[in-house]
Amino acid sequence: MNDTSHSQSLLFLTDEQLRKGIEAMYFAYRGFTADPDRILEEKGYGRAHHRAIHFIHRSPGTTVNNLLSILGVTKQSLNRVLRGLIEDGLVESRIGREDKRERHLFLTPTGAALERELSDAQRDRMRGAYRAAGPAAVAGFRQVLEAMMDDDIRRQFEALRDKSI
Amino acid sequence: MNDTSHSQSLLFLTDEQLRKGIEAMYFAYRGFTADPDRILEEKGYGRAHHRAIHFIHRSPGTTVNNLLSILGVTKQSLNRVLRGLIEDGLVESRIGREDKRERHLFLTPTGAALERELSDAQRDRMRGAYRAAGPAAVAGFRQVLEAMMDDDIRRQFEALRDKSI
DNA sequence: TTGGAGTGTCAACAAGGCTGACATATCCTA
DNA sequence: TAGGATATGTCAGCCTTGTTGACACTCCAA
Repeated sequence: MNDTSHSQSLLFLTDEQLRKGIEAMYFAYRGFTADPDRILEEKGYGRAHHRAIHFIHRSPGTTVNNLLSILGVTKQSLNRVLRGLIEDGLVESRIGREDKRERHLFLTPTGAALERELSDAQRDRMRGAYRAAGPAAVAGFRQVLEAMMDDDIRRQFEALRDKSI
Repeated sequence: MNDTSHSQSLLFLTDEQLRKGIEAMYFAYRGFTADPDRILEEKGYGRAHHRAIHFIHRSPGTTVNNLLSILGVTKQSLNRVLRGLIEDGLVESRIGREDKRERHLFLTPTGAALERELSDAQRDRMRGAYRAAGPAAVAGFRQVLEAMMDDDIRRQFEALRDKSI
């Protein structure tokens, strides 16, 4: 074992290293949301709207309850956001054909356009970071992020991921 | 070039890969804040208090203005939080000796105890993720996070980082 | 057919962002 | 030394986005 791998294996868990990771996570998340936030502000929306739009785009026809369990907020909180998006013609809510209690959610063309604008901005940032760091770093990045999630969230994440492959 | 490195170098920037990274970042951040959030809620504080406590611990004697530029919020917003922490005896504000306009902020023993409780919880989560992913993954994780920050934030982060080494 | 479970809506409240205006104390320079 | 600049604190009011409580509609099984 050479000096580098020795210190790596021993020092990457020091409190100091962990604290740096914590701060990096905090500052990086601010960068991560900065570009969409600017676009959203122009249009009078917030991050909650972004999240709803993202996951409706991700799973068209999803029900309100599905969305709730993914987003981890109360239905009242989500409902307020959805109401705005529906009133503004970005989201369409269709009563379920099989179960009329359910509402299935879809993006309208206008909603899809905003989704594209937001995800383009966020992807540009992510692409720049990925390009700067390289494929090996990205693999590590993804590993650590997955390990950081709550167990039940990770299951949801993996389910979402698998569905899309 | 074998199959693995070929697909890595070509595919790690697809929209699909980037979208997965975006979702991973979102879900991981929720995990990242979950443990401190639980502790804070018991005591009637929020994330804003956590951030203030963290950076006062990080740089004892820091001024209000320093804190403002690190946290990127308005002084009114920070002041509301600081007032609460000072009233509750977690933070002490001392008038500057050189420049009496400045207030230097310190954690009291009570404040330091809460800081420790919060950072222990957050470090445990981070340590678990680091251990699960391994040193090489952690290096990549840090690289991508740094590349994701806004430029001016990255400068601040590097300044903070260097000061502590 | 009725009662409980599931789904969605409305109302009201709190935390924590924001802006704007202004007071105070202090520092520094012309 | 007078006056502008700087650092901080505070009041008022707004917005987003969380929360809980109450309630209506729909479905299904006893």
